[in-house]
Amino acid sequence: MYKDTDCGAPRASDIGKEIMVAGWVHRRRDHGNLIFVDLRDRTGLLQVVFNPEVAPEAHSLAEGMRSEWVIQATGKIRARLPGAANPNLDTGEVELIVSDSQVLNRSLTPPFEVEDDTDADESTRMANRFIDIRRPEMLSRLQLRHRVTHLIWDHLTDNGFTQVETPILIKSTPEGARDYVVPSRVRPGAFYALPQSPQQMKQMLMVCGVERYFQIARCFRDEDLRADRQPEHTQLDLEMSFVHQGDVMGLVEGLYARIVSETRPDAKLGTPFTKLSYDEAIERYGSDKPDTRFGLEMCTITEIAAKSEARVFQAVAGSGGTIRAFSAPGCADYTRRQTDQLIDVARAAGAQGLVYIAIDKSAAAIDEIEDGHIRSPLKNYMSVEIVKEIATAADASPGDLVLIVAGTQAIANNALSALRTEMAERLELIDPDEFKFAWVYDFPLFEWDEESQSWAPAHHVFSAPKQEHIQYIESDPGRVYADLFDLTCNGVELGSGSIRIHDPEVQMKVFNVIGYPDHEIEDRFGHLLKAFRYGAPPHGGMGLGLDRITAMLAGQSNIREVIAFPKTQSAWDPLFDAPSAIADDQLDELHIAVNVED
RNA sequence: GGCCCCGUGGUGUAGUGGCCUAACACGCCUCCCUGUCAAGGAGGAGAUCGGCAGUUCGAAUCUGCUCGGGGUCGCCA
Repeated sequence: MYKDTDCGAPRASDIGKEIMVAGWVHRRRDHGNLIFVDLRDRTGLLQVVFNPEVAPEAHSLAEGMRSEWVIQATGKIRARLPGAANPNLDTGEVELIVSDSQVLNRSLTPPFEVEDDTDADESTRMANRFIDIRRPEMLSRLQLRHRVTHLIWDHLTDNGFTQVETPILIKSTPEGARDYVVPSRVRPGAFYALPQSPQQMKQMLMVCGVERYFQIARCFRDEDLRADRQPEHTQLDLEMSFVHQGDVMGLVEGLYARIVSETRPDAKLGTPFTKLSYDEAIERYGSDKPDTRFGLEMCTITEIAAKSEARVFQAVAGSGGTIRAFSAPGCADYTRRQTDQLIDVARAAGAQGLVYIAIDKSAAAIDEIEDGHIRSPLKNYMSVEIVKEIATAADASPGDLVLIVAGTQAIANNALSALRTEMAERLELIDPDEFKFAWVYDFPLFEWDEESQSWAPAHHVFSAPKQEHIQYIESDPGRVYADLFDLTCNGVELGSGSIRIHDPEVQMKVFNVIGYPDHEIEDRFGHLLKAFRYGAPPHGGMGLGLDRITAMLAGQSNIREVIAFPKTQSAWDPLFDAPSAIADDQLDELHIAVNVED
């Protein structure tokens, strides 16, 4: 070993000990004779002192040392001079007086400094990740990620799970996201696909009798990137046999509560987790992943608003749309500029516009609102009575600003949901140290796809309809709900699960509703359907994004911050320069002709 | 594919038509300095302003195209 002690370890109790440390030169302070080096390894910083009177050779070596050189130093731990302790360092009461030192490696001047508050641009950080990750903040995020996966292994092992690896080279079943594809050398013209998730394989494992499976699985999707989306992401994939919806939820809840409480003991964790049916989540929050750290709950006022003279409301109500609202407390004094900003938020979320009603705080009560208390662009088209009814429905008080969006269900909910988040931020209703988990369960099995004018699976084709709804599958698919559930936290979807269909006949009915032709069913799912005919146990499970929960635990909104080597928004790896062209003979061997215009 | 923001020494920024022979901070180099810890002092090097084309007597600055980064909508069963 090049060291017998970590840099972050020495304390006052170690004074007098002879130790050997090794690490990176974090900073060097040269006083001409005395030279101080802050030596850094993964555990922290130690002040290392080179004194020419104590060790002249080591001192002259230290004169040449520069940032990020790798050095080794031997010497004695001693107390710092009185008044010279550094309370900002864990090792600040002591220092190493060097008797012997070696340069293990030199370093170019780093492109940016290794410090937590880096001001380097993210692309610079990514292209120099070997420097970036030396920053304690980044290193601790990787360590956090490790702790999370370790807890997953422990917890699931304790609960009878078996970790099984599934193949990365699988069959392409085009649907949903675009596949990443790998050519076959041995079978000219044929391609593997990388898994978008191990979905079919884990269900197969249930038929195999594994009963409780998990995997920290890499999943690949060739779709456009976002702050919370990479082309490859890591998912905690798990599946259980002989369970109902609540069993899976209970197990995952235990795991996630443990992860949060052990990695973020400072955080406020609400247990048991909130449970909302899908319908309730939409009604109260306009979203299937509501941030439940704050209220600002919504209400539907279609019928009340339709009674007004306002043509927008009448038109929307008359065409089967919905009119919804919520009340922003204390915002009645919003200026034109502020309400315009809210209108922009609504428009960005797809709404035509936004109607607001400001109820002046001088009103004694909602019942006693008078004309002079009301400020609204549609004031001339709404009677005081209607305003009272709307305000009552929205649970508004004098001084509040009622925000109203009319449109289709989807548009009204999207816009109001965006406004709800906006208002929570403006009103500072969000506690950043709170982890407010919420289960959303009983999703609809299908959703109507306007574009293709057909029913599509709301999540995926294997989710089981609720037993009592199976009768409607063919006659009224929109009425069928499923044992399908999402885990959300602070308005972010962390994972999604369901009880799966284990009856081949029900599965075929679902395929029929979606409109898959027989040959396609056979091609894509034949292997799984075949297995199901040999005694598939009832089963269900979840897939949970590891990047997102880790980012959340690290207090980051961008998952790149918890990924060692992430890709840019154009799916480029600036560190290793992937993807890149390959040699012609490599292409030949793979029977591939590249067709690129330049 | 749409929309928005950004691109100037190694790093982060300032400069929005001539005062730019491009400024500042950090970093880097040389010298001085025995207690600093974002050490200090003195001096110095380092950028044709992402690229191309155009407008102009004159472009970091205006216009067009393009490349790259970020955010977001579409997309992500």
